[in-house]
Amino acid sequence: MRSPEQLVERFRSEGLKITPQRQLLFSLLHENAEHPTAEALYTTASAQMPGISLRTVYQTLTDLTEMGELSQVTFDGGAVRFDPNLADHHHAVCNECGAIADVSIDHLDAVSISGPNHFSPSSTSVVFHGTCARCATPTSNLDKPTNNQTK
Amino acid sequence: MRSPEQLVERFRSEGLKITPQRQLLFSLLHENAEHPTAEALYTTASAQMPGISLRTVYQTLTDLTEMGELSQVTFDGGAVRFDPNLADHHHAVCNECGAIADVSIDHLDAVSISGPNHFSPSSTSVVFHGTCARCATPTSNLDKPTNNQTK
DNA sequence: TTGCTTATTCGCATGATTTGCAGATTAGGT
DNA sequence: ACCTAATCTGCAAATCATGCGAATAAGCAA
Repeated sequence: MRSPEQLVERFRSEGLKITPQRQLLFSLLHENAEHPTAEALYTTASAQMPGISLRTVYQTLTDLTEMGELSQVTFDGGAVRFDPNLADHHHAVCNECGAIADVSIDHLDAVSISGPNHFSPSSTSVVFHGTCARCATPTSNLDKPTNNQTK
Repeated sequence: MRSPEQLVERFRSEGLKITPQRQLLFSLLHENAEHPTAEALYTTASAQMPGISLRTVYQTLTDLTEMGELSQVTFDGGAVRFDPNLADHHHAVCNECGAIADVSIDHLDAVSISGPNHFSPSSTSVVFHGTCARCATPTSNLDKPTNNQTK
């Protein structure tokens, strides 16, 4: 996703209005690597702007997604999560705490569908499930992140 | 998933009862490569057994999943789909008709998370999105499968 | 076969997530 | 300051899934 400033420009140039709600969400999403759900963003946004509507959060997220500024991802059937990272990347999901990390992959080009079939993939997504560094560390379990898994 | 006969044995040996509903679902799921949703199975089951409850379909699917006879998969936030294929495999989703095919992958071992990070994956899932053979064929578009995408 | 015990089934209520709708509000230009 | 269209908000409703209690029936024993 672009910077809040760039988004403001883009919205203006497309005749869309710059509302406080949108600006807040722009800033909450910018460089956000937490893959938040709409609800999570709503909670955070509400702290800074009491009265903001969950409906508006959904609306803005949908708008940004349609503009290609965000992508939506879901893991294991939970709620949709929003990802402002537009670079080509994949995800690693921690079984312990539910954290989702962006990861780059080496040698993805080596992967091919085996056997005679006629499926021509236009995109490939890889999801790793395992234990994140934080949860794998036996020491200092005290400051482990809480479990954020939706399902 | 094992054969209906083997499942009957397993259920018996675990003190579970063999009901007509379960037997029907065993047969509908056996070697079913369509990745059906609970609703889809319910529709099919209802044709053969009017009066069967959607609740029972969900219950049985959950039971089989907990027994390790089925796995659940979701794509793009749609409804949960059930997969009786217990072999190590991945999926190819057609953007046109929504069909989901099981695929094997070559050289998956070559794939690695790039850069210094400390995530130890216990499993890796790959999903290809693209066009299936049927939808890619310009001829005989008449017998294309209908779009089964949930979302 | 009859009866008993308990697993199952079924229908409905409820929960979670997301979208549709319509009226109230406001951004941005005149 | 005013207008108009875009936006926001609250609530209803759709979809998918699960909890719960009453009714039913499978499997066993006599």
